[in-house]
Amino acid sequence: MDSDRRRRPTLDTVAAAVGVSRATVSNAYNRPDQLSSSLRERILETARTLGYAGPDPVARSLATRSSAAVGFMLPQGLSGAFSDPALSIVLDGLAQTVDGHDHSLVLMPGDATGGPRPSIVSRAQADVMVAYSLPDSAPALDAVATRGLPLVVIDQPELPDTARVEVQDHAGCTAAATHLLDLGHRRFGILTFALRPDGVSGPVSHERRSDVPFRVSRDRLGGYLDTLEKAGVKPDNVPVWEARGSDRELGRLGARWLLTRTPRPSALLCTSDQLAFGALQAARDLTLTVPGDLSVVGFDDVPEAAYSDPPLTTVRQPLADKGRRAGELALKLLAGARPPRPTRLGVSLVERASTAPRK
Amino acid sequence: MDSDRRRRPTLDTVAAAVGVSRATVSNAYNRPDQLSSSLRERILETARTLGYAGPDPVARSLATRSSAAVGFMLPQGLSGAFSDPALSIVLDGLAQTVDGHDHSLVLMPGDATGGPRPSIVSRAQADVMVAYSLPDSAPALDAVATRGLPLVVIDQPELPDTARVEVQDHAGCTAAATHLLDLGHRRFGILTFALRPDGVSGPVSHERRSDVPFRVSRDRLGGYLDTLEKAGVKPDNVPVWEARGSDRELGRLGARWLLTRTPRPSALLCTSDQLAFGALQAARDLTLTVPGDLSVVGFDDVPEAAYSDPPLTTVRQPLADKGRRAGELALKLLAGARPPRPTRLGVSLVERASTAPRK
DNA sequence: TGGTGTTGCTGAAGCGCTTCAGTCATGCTG
DNA sequence: CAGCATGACTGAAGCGCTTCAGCAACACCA
Repeated sequence: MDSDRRRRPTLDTVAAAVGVSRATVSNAYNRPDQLSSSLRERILETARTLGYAGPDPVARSLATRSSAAVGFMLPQGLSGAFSDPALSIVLDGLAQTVDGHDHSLVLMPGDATGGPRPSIVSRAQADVMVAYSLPDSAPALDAVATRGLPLVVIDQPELPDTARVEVQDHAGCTAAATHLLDLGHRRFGILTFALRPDGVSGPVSHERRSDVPFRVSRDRLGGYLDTLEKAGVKPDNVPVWEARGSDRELGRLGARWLLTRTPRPSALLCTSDQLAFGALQAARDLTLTVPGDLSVVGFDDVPEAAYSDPPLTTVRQPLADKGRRAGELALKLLAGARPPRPTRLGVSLVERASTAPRK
Repeated sequence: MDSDRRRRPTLDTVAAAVGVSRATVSNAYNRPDQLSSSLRERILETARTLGYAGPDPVARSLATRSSAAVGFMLPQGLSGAFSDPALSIVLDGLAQTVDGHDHSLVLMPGDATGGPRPSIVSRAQADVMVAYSLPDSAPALDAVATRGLPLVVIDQPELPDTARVEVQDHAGCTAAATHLLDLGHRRFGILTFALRPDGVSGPVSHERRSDVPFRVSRDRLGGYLDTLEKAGVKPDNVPVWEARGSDRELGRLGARWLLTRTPRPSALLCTSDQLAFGALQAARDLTLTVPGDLSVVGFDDVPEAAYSDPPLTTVRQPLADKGRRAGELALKLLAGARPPRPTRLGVSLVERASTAPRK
């Protein structure tokens, strides 16, 4: 029996206690200019003594037809997702923007399908959704569409009637690969995070390289491979390892495999800094010196890249900005704006000490 | 003009179209046994063609007086919080539990006060809150109380009428310190994460060591210091560095300071694995070998601890369990249960290669 | 003096849904 | 055939709030 949890006070309770109408109490909270400040004080005071904590958020949402919340859809579970600081930074940027406008953030972690379950999406109390790097045509995206909610996608292909922010992944990878080619490297290995949401780690077969549903993986892998091919390095001669997540330890595993191929690559191209850190580790394990025996490049430029051993050459993308922009877009859509043209954020190669001319 | 965003269909729209009552349509979604399956099919089909995505979550919440969401309150912003994988793991455990029961997760990041703003809390659409390591008497906690929401706290002191899960921090630290004492160490340094939510990093003065509002920091620091003192090592002779967050780089910074004291500590006690990883890095920077010149212990036993260089001796706590338990408790409270007695999770010292006898 | 604002408050209509007490056939039992 | 379950559906109340037209009172101005 929860007899102790007796009915909480409502607007009416307070109104009755003060002897005014319910509308006036509502105004005391939402439109202070609509009543005398003395009355307002009295109302607030009475509310306090009654233990009334302010208008019920759900009822308010129903009446205003707005829940003041943005939903954030992830391609995977939380622990996997957050092993990459890049996501934390993006999400933090988003949270700050959203939080600053008194909106809250509803997290929708994904499962093996590469996104949250549709049932979760259709029951989520949010009035705008942000999709972060979901695979093309994830079921969650349909669920958003049938609910008719505004949507902003990050790192995903254009969708009808949707705002979008993304980064020049392909160009970034081209720059990184070119940098290594310029240094004289000819033997490469590629370390990428998931190409598909199936949780598989391992060497990437030829057919698995095509029809990659994660846009970011597709573009980064493509960016590396295309650039190498143009320079005369056959893609078939470039071993590619797919890690099912973007974390250090998975990176180390993959790099170990890549570095034990014959002939051994003199340069490793990674699709994230975390993977690159793992690669540095793997090199140490194998007593290879970086950049003496091996050059390594990452992607993201997370803060730690400047402090790793050695400091990492990597492609910088404006992570916090990405989150902030997404947040702003979400708020804009909420305000009724039409999706503007995609926000494209620039990238730049940051040369540090993990790359050097081929010996 | 959002003339294109014309009124979405509601239960009534569908009911009218099918020619049944609204209650029946509602039943089609919520109580399939209350109507013939043929009619149900017809209703669902009509709904589909009308573009009706199912009962509106907000309205449903109002009617059922339950929003099927759990709020998660953090002591800091997201980027800071997630730089420690420990949080990701806890949150993942919680998310899985909660998600499995079709509840969603509302994230409430904290600010400089060491918790989310009260206004955020009182407007959050959640019907149970989980507080993660907020400082004692954070304003957010009062906000939860005045809303009368059930609360489960993780790593925080007991609060009236509140469920609680926590870990034997003090005991864990005692074990770690004892281990080092047994190895013959007498010169220690301590590396702790925030003692207060004020964002300060630096050496910890004597007075700052008392009245620490973060329970975990208080217990871990206390556990280390008490144990050392009992063994005859004066707390005043133990330099303590406070990092404002639990991340590697901040750990490196602090460890560098600790390792340049005279006399140099032969052992470093850290309050988290992330800080310990930073310490390993700092040792490398100073060309000290671990565990030859320096022993290091961490706390948490995150997966990476087994793979660091050298593998880290640390206090294991069951992180995923912690999240899962918190989730279960939240769901139980939601179901009307009274807060059970606190769930106390055990810890154990995991000896790896970062500690060795004093030279 | 009459017109024109202001200020401060209220009544009532929703927001879109769930739920519960019925109602009405229909089939079954003895 | 009376009596009684059973199954399928409905009407209406209510969840707690916002909002807007409207009203009374009063002040101000020419």
